[in-house]
Amino acid sequence: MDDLTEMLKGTLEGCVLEIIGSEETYGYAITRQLNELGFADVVEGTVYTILLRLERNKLVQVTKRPSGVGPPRKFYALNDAGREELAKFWTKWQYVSSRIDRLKEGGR
Amino acid sequence: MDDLTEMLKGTLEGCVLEIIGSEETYGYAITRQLNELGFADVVEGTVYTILLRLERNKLVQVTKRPSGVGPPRKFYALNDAGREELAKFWTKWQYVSSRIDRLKEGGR
DNA sequence: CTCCACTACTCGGTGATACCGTGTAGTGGT
DNA sequence: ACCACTACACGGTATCACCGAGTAGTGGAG
Repeated sequence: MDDLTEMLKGTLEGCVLEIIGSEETYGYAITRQLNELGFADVVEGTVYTILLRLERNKLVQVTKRPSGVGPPRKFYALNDAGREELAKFWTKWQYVSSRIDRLKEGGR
Repeated sequence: MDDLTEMLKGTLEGCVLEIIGSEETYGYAITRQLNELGFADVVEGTVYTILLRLERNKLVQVTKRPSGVGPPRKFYALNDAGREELAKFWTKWQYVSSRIDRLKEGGR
């Protein structure tokens, strides 16, 4: 699959929110999960910029913990504002994707 | 529905391609179609920038015709490269949207 | 006849986002 | 001693949708 970056704009952050929401986790692991999910070209730098943004926007709670196999990890969990943002994301996604699918099916 | 602009990045251009592909049409009418389709906040300036980009990237054939009710219209039709680009867009859309839906359903 | 509404396109500048490359650091294997 | 893997940070870039203001053409209300 060729370049998906433009299409992921505005959705990748929501995907990261969803991953964090289902389990407290950290940047390196989130990158691996996204890769396995099919977003093969998403790279660490991208995920970290999203995580720093989430932190700056106070949507997550951060806990630093030692790792044992490398440098300490920054674990992220959603707070109330984060859960609200995640819900809004899925609402928007539902809205947009249904309308694009309708356009695709020639429903006009 | 609140602001969808970030989520439309990378997809709005594809939507415009689809609309042009199904019928030779012009910017002002495309804007109206998008609005009726549910993308209520998409505004003329945005559509015109997309159309100029499509023209610059040689994905469309342009024909100017008088209108009778206003200034002349620039009608757009897909050429071969445009049809190819449209097909690629739908392939990407299928790929990305299916994976995001899977993430949403907790399929991980 | 003048003003306004609607139609129709252009263009320079802005903000948000994902990406790229590089750097820093900790652990463990060869 | 070197390399691989893990783990995070950060400055700069490209792309995209949006904003705002401007330019024009037609027709209707006052």
